[in-house]
Amino acid sequence: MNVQSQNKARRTRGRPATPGRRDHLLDTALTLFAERGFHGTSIPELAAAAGLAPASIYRHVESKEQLVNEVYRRAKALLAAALFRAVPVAATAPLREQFHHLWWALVGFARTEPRAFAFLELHHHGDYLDIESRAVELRVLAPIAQVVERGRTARVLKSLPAPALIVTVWGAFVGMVRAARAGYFALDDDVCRSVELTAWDAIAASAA
Amino acid sequence: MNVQSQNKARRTRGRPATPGRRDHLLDTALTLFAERGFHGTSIPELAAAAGLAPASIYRHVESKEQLVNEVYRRAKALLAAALFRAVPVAATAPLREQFHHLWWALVGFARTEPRAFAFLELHHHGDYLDIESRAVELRVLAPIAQVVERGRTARVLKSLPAPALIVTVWGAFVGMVRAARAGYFALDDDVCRSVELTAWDAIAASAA
Amino acid sequence: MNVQSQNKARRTRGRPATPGRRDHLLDTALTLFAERGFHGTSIPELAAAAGLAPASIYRHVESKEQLVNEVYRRAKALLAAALFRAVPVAATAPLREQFHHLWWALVGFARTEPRAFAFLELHHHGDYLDIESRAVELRVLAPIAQVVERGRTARVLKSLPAPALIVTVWGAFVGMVRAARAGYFALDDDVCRSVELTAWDAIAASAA
Amino acid sequence: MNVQSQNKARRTRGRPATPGRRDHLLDTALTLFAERGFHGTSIPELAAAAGLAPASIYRHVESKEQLVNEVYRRAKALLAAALFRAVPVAATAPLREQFHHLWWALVGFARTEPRAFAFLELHHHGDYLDIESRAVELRVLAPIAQVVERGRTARVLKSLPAPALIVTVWGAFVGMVRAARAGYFALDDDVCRSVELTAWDAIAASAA
DNA sequence: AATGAATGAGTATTCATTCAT
DNA sequence: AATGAATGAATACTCATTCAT
Repeated sequence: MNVQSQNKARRTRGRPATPGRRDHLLDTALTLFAERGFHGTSIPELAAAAGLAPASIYRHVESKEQLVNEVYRRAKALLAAALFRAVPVAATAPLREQFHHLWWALVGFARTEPRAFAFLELHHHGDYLDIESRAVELRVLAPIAQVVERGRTARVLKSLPAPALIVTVWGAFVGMVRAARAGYFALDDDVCRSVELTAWDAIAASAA
Repeated sequence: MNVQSQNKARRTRGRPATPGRRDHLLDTALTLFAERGFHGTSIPELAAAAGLAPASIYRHVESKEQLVNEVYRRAKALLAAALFRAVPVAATAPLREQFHHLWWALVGFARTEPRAFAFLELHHHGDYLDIESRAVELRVLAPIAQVVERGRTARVLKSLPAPALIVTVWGAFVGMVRAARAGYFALDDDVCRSVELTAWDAIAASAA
Repeated sequence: MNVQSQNKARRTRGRPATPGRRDHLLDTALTLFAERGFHGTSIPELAAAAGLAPASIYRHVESKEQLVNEVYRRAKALLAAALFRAVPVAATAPLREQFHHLWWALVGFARTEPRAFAFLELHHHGDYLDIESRAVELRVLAPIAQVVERGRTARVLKSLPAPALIVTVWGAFVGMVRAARAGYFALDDDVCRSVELTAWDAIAASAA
Repeated sequence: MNVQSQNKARRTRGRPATPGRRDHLLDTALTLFAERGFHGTSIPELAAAAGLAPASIYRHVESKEQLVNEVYRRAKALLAAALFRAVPVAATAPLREQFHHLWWALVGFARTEPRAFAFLELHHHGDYLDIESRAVELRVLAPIAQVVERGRTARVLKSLPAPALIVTVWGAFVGMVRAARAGYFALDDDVCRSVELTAWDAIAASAA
């Protein structure tokens, strides 16, 4: 009676389907979460934006919560990668140079992954983030912390508590990117250079 | 002291309002919105937290949207007040001193109104903010902008574009408060003083 | 006859729809709307009566308003069909005979679709009807109007304004059905025949 | 402690307040109920239309249900009055003349109390009507029934079951008023006269 | 008599998710 | 892998009503 069971033979065999479909979903989620926040983004909206049916999302992730956390980890990994990539500028290089590399690594990240940056900034809190996600938090600023620590020891930087220094640099950077995103100015080389200067002077040991 | 009872002509019609109810609601809303965001806060939750029935909320505001906007405006007003209060340190005072006052005015605000500060930071975007709310945005940083502008003219500050300077100072401050809120350190005088130093050095004209 | 089952390429994706679900919903809605009116029927009630979850209703219609309009259009179509089916009694047949057919077509409709009839009668008004629904309104009485018009030209009917004649016939019919529904009598052949007589004499040219 | 209890002395003494306030409320309710139905009319809407606070409505009626019933009874009474007023045209007068008076009594009612007429038509059902209200139903058509009965006995009217005759007359009348209200024509003397003719011929014994 | 304050119960609708193919 | 169908639980908001003056 049930006609539909006739085409049983044409069951699609385990094809990877559109590969990167999952990546696409995570990417779309990044965009929406960055723009509207976690609670402001619904699964139907997300599905529509990703070109999927709402139900299909659950083929790729187990829940909305798991989804943000995944997106979060990816974004954080991207940021970490950008930072770590800048580190190898040998611990031997002058500290100012190391700072320079770090700074522009961040700039590169903010430029190539603006959504990831916006997302991280917006979601560093959020009770939907699981323990693992929160853990990543601290590890990321490690490279900056290292440089700063080294600088303090070398008396190249102010002898203030390290957190005070880190917070200033990171704050200045975030402030710059935010302002750019808000439209106050473009995130061009000139601006980045200017703020790099202020940020360095902020932490550099005062000229004797 | 209670004005209401002194007012002889008080045409008390209907059940008298529980005094301070509306303020309490807005205050509770501030807390929840700051903690969980607009979309993460439901009316029933809010009502429960404020100690009234969900329906009663609508005696005080017309909609959830109107509510955030009201909360937003209040928070912004508080911040503006804190900043403007610091301004009168005569334009005649040394710039460093003006900066100092401004800085501690901000510190005072972040300390006495931590929720308002967190709220503003989290909600400066948000499509639920109406035009009026968004307009306030710019006006608030005006005092900072003024001091910076004056400093640049007087060659006391770096001759970089003003936005670069403002962004650094504001960013450093926000970064500091955020880090404190995240538990990295307490927002005590020492920390604030340290970051004040870095922030000033960030924008001060380099020692010749 | 069922096209769907013949269609070999039926790309059955997703869970198959419970067949006739939508029709059942519209039918249940017809009943409730006819009994209690639009505003007197709530979605939860309707859902319960139709045997589905309130949320499921929105898989079939977009809103309660769209639902009434759909129900309205269906009922109107049923009535129109009943009337048009009666028309083909050749324009050549004696007018009395045409009237007879029309009358019993209406009787048939009122008997087989009592809820549709009640609903239509009840919802002559209603701010929830959209433009399209209102448009159907007029078209329906067209067959009656035609017969009446022809009769006037042929001097078989009274030379009164057509609306006066139509209103009498239609009013008598509605009055009869209403009274039957109210329990004053059963809508049996005798009653229908009696009122058919009165209705015809009402509009027939007075015996010279 | 409670300051407000000091002005106990100025308790407004049993003043009839705005007299006719209750009438005004019932009248407003008639309008709204006639236009939008019982469930389509909310107490706040009604209060606003009547120039009262929602709470004040409960000074005059005990509940929304009691309110409709009161409105219903009033409307019914108005109709009954109109009809009974027409009866005294002595049972001695020719039946055609009695019919004529009855007809124009109805016309007068429909013209002077169009809202009451519309209301009655819309609400003769409705589960919010209590037993007493429903009871009125039958009594109202009594005058018509009497005339018809007398006419049948006198062989002036058709020898069909009385209900068939009554239903036709009443139906024609209602149909006419409805059509007028719907805008198909004005309820002027010509129209009323025309339909009076059809209605009479409908029930009059066929010319031998 | 009148009304602002307050609310429990309800309204239409959406959401995150599961089911069945 | 993908998705239409289906839903329990929620969401913002309204309503009829009572309270306290």
